[in-house]
Amino acid sequence: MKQLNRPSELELQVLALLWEEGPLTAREVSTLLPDGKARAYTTVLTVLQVMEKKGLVSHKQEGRANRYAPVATKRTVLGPMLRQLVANVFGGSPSAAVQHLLEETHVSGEELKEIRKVIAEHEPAASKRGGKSK
Amino acid sequence: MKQLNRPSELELQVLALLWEEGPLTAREVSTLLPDGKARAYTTVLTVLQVMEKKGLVSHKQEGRANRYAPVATKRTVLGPMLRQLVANVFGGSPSAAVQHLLEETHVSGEELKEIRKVIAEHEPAASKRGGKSK
DNA sequence: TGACAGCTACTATGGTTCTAGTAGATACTA
DNA sequence: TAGTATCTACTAGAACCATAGTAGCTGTCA
Repeated sequence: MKQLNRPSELELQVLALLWEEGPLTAREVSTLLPDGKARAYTTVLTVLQVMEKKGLVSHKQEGRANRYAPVATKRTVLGPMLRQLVANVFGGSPSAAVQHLLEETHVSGEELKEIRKVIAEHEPAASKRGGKSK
Repeated sequence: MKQLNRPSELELQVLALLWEEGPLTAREVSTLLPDGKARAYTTVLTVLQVMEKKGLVSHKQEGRANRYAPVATKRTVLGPMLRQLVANVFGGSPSAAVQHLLEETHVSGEELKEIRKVIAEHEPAASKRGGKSK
């Protein structure tokens, strides 16, 4: 019973969608998937059913359709995933990850501002230990 | 001839290792893999051979061993990967990615400093558009 | 009430990934 | 030179993933 198998690429997309949008039907998921790839409706449905078996989502019947809600939280899914990414690809250095992120994705001025804010908010927690802060 | 298939998890680990350490033999790779999983030597060797077929690495004979060097660059591999991650998982928002990164990985004070530096260095390019800078 | 549309469940398939075993070549060593 | 260790090449198989077809159920509407 391995419940910590991290989701596949497509499953991750679906989860992200559900986190963002709340519970969705298979139809809705299939139209909203962000990668724009054409997929048969049944493909998406199958993925959702597999995800349910894995405990990643659950469904409630609603009319004649099933509405799927995320069970796994962002934290439990993204946490291990990001840690693994940083450890295995960026040599354990989050700053290296951020650096590549900035270099490789298009970051608007607005986004940059947001990032600085995020860091500022994170600051106290981390500087507690060092104490030298600033 | 799809040359832009992004490497699998394990392949990515190997690449990251080669980027970091320079050309390595199969034996070296098998001992240095960061995830600490026990693998038979032949497993690693097979992966390297597959990667060579994909054009991700190349080898030169050295004594009786083969020494593998990365062919794919960080940029060509990590770029698409990170962009896809941000687009599909973080709703296209790099700042959301950074936020989770900070929350989910252990970031030392030193690392945080480094991150701020990285952002500062990135600033001019992005703020050119906005102009407000600072 | 009969046709149709939309949905689910079930099943199947091809490709990829990870794993490792076996056989054979090669170099070192006693 | 005979034995041992180490390496490569080749082969194989289990698990997983993405994809989608088919069959059957259930409402809706003319």
